[in-house]
Amino acid sequence: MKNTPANSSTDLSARIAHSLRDAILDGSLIVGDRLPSESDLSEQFSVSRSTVREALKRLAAQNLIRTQRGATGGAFVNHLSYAEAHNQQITTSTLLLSMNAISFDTACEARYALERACAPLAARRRTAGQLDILRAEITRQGQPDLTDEAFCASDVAFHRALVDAAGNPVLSYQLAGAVEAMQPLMNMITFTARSRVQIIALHGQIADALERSDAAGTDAALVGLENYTRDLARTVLAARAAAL
Amino acid sequence: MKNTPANSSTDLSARIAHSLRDAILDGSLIVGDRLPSESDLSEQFSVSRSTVREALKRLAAQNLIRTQRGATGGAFVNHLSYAEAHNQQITTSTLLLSMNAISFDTACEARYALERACAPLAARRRTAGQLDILRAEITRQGQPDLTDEAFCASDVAFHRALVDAAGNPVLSYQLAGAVEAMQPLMNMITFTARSRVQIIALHGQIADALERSDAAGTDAALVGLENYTRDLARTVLAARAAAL
DNA sequence: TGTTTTTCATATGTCTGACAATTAGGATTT
DNA sequence: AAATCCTAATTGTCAGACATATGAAAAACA
Repeated sequence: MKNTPANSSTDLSARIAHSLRDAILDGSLIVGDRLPSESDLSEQFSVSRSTVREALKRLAAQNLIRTQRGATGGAFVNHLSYAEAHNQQITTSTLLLSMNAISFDTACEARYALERACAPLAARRRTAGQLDILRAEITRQGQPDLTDEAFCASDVAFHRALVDAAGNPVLSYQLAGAVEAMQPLMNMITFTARSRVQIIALHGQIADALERSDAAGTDAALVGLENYTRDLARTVLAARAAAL
Repeated sequence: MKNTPANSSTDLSARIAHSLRDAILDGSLIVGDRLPSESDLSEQFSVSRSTVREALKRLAAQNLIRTQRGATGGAFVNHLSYAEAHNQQITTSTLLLSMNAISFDTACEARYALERACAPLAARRRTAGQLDILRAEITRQGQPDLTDEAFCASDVAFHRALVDAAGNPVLSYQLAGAVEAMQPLMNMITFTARSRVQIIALHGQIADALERSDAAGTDAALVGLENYTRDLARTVLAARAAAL
C-alpha cells in the first residue's frame, strides 16, 4: 500500500495528519490510545499548535480520532463502528455518482449485481425477524396515501433488510452503502404511482422466495426487478427526451 | 438523508464544515466553484479565521475541496475522482476490518460473493487487453524467486483486473476497495510456497473461463478458489492454535 | 508596438500569545 | 465522611502578525 506520498511540497498539517494516520493504520496507535497533547505534538513536530490542530481536525473528519476537553482530555484513537464507516461510504459514493455522470444503466447494473451476490446467502440464513421486516415494508409500500419520499425510504429499508439477511456484516456494510448511494438515481423512476404496484409485486416475490429459502427464486425475482427498473428508466428517459 | 445533526453542542469548526459539506452535497456548490475566502467565511459565520481554517481542513480531508495559494487562489469544490474515492474506501474498510475483529470466514465470504457478482459481466465483456493483464499476472506469480509481498501484490492486481473486466466503473470502485482492504487478512495464508501452485492453477482456470466467455466456468473457478482459500485458512489457524 | 520585468494585491500557510470552557482529581471545609 | 472549592491540564476560540505563493496589472525596455 503505497498510499503515503508525504511530499515535502504539501502542507505541514497534511503531512502531520498523514504521519499520525499511518501510525493508526499500522497499529502503532491502537483504539483507545491517547495521542500526545497538542502542545506536545507541536514540540515533537516543531510546528505551531495551530498547525497541529489543523492536522488533528483532518483526522477527526475521517473519524480516526475523537477529542475531549478537560484535564484528562485529549485526542483518542477512535473505534470505527460499522455505522460510521457506513455513513462515510454513503457520502463518498453519493458524491462520486453525482460528480461523474454515471449512467442509470451502469448504476443499476452495479447495484443489482451486488444485491444478487448476497441473495444465496440470504436465502440460506434469513431469520423470521428479517422476513417480518421485509413483509412490513411491503405492507407500508402498499398504502395509497404514502408520499413518494416515504415510498422510496421504504424501498431503501426493504433492500437494506434483504442485504442484512445475508448475515454478513462486511457485505451489509459494502452493499447497503452502495444501495443507498444509488437511491437518488433510482428515485426518479419510482416517482409514479403506476410503477408502485409492479414493484410491490416483485418485492413480494423476493420475500416469498426467501421464505422458501429458494436462492434461485430470489435471484430470479431480483433479475425481474432489475429488468423492470431498467425498462421503466428507459421509458422515462425517452419521454423526457421527447419533451424537449 | 438525515445525516446532519449540527448540534449546537459540537465544535464550531465541525458545524461550519457540516454546513459547507451540505452545500456541496445538495448542489448549492458545484464542482469547480470557489468558496469565499477564509476572511469572508469568518465574517459570514462570525468566527475567527482559525476556526474557519479548521473547518476547511476537515473538508479537505474528505477530498471535498482543494486549496490553492496566491492571488486567484482559494478553496475549490473538488472533483472526486474514482481513484480518490477508491483510496478513501480502502482506508475506511481496512480500518473497519482491523478494528472489528472480523473473522476470516466472514471476510472471505464477502469478498468472493462480491467478486462472483461481477464474474458474469466479466465473462461477457472482457477485452483482449484485460485477458493479457490476467495472463501476465499469472506468469509473474509463477516466478520462483518472487517474494511473498510481491506475490500478494500480484494477487491483488489479478483480482482487480478481473473486477475491471466487468466493465462497470461503479462495480470496480466498490469491489476493488473491498478486495484490497481484505488483502492483509488474505495474505497470511498465501505466505507459503506450497499454496502458490494451487492458487496459480485456479487463477489459470479463471482466465481460461473468461477467455471462453464462460460465465459458469468463471463462477466455478472462483468458488474453487474460495473453498481452497477457506480450507487453507482453517488449516493454518488450527496449526497456529495447536502451537500454543 | 511588442515583450520582458517589476510591482502589487490577494489569498492561503504558519506562528505567537492570549483567554475561555471543560473536566478530573486533589485540597479544604463542614 | 461528605460536600464544596480549587487547581492544573487540555481543548476550543480569538486576534494579529508575518511568510509565501501567484496571477494580473503596471512599468520598463527593445
